[in-house]
Amino acid sequence: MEPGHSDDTAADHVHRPSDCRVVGTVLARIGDKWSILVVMTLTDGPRRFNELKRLIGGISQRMLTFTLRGLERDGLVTRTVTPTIPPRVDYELTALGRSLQAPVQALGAWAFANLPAIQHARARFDGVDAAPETGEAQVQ
Amino acid sequence: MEPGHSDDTAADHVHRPSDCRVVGTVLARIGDKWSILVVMTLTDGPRRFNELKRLIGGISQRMLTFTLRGLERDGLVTRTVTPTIPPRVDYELTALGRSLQAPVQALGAWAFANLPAIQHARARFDGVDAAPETGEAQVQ
DNA sequence: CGGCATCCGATCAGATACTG
DNA sequence: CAGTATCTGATCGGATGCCG
Repeated sequence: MEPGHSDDTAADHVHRPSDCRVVGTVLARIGDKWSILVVMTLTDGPRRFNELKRLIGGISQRMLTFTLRGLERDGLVTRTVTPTIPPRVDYELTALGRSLQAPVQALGAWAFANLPAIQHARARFDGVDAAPETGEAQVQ
Repeated sequence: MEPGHSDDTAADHVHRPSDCRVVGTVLARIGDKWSILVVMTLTDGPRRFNELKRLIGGISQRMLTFTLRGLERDGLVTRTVTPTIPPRVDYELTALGRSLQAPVQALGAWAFANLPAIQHARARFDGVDAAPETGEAQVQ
């Protein structure tokens, strides 16, 4: 951060690019397609690797590993290895990871509530774009 | 206070995969690297194309156009064309777009508040991976 | 069981040039 | 000024095979 901002006063709702970049950075991480699902799946408690893979469904082993690594790197989940045979690895949310659930669920609530509006807007946008006034200009 | 920590608060915050998919879908859209910056930049009011480009900074025309198209398609922003010379195009948030700001800013607040913790976790993760300290060879 | 390495197609994203 | 189109490199992401 650079001190000496003579631009604005202590208005906390100012959205400087620097602040937006922070949001963008975090969203680039947790806004990832799979990260959010992993965090939500870990709500109930620790889960094993293949357990997560099965619960989420549709995620490949590669992506799950990659996602868990990213979350572990950011301190959102912990990775506990039990060196038995067969080996057992448990993933669990940290306090930081659990604190993320509140804003994420708020966003999820917004998504769930406004999903019909978004779908309607999409259909209208595509419809207007595809069928202006010509009788037979139906393109995909 | 609560004798049992595994209570569900009797609320409906169950995280079924179907619900999580909805969150994932929305985050795939607004969790985009640039979409969130555009929405935040449009907070103060309507902006022109190059005005947005200059305010955001670091975004190419291609990405800004693509992002604005996506937001317009989802009904989050409106595109108003004034057929003058030179042409003038204004982008403005819709009611749906403005309603998105609350949860996004909540997430932004979380990001801003926990950024030090995340950066520290990243440094520790990378440091442990690259330079194991002497005395505590507790790797693996 | 958990995880890594590799190959390979699909998509993303920047730079550039051109049009109305 | 506000786009569109194209080329190109980078990244994403799945499938497979191997190892501890």
